[in-house]
Amino acid sequence: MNTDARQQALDLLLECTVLLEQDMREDLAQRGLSQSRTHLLWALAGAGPSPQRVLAQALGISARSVTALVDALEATGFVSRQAHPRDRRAVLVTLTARGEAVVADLRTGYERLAEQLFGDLPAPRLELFTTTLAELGARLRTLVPPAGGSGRAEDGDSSPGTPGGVRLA
Amino acid sequence: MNTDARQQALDLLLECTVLLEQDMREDLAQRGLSQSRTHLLWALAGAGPSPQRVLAQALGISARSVTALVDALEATGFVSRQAHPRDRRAVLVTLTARGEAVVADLRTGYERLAEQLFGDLPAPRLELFTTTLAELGARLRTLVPPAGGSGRAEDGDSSPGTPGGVRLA
DNA sequence: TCGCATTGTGAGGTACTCTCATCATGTGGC
DNA sequence: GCCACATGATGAGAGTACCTCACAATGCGA
Repeated sequence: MNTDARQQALDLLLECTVLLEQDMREDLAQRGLSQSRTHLLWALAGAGPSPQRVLAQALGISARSVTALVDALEATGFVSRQAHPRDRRAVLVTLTARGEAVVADLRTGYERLAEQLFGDLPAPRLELFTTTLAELGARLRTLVPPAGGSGRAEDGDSSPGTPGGVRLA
Repeated sequence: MNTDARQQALDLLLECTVLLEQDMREDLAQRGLSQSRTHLLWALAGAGPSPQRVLAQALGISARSVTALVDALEATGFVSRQAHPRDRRAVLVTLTARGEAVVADLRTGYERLAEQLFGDLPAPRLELFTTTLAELGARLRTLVPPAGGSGRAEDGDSSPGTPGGVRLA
């Protein structure tokens, strides 16, 4: 039956979702990072030094939560708080050398993962798969309409296909 | 370039992951449920009244966490604790009428989602998509090897394609 | 200059997860 | 039959990630 085929597709999609999430979580844990902190790091790498307010909007979380994340990342040496040159209320969160290094590491890890997952998939199949995923994304976006500021905010889309431009947790 | 195509595929997959997770989270929130609690409910619906230990293994979390989840679900009337007939140490967690009702609701919601997502996808494309997802799942499973008891445990696979047989959070 | 808006943070709360310790109970070996 | 060890659930304590509300310092427009 068709209905069963659709459910199976959704089942598999969810399963991949879970496995992907699990894989990334474990990978990050080895670097002493969580998903939320990594997401902040990633946004920072894309946008450059930013006030916390901007990060909050980029990550789709409250300003207060950003304060907590930055506290943690500062304590573990991944970012530092710097004075904003023009606005004395604001703080510029900046990647430290260690922060930059870990982001670079994550990027290569991400590339390797894409390679491992899709490496030996024939090009036409990969393309069709991508197309289907894009359609699914579009449909899902209509189901979750009030996206707020989650879009991509000021990720800057500097580097092509910003890996962490996405919220996992 | 091929590498870029693969990264794009992974990007899209992650995006779907996030949107899916978001959609489900909101849906559940309207019913007063979280993902973890729902997962427990779902496992319970599949396996029938179970001791907490079994649920812990099925959900891949600690026994202590199950205690907390059951506390919450009991307080909100979705499950009840019953004496185990043979083992006086154990407790049988059981779905209440309300619990059964919400699970049935979730099931239809899940079916509707599959319909919305894949409804007008031509059968061959759906099939290819499914195949690719299955391969991806297999590859991911090799990347996350020490799966422990997370596989599917005693989900019972009674009902075909158990929706929540999967961990989202 | 006065008042409103904005930035970050303190305080307090919820949820989910973990480990370690504890208590009651089950079970196998002698 | 009894004792040691295993097992089921939970108390205590901790970490992470969110939230809202309140507030002080600062920016800024009228």
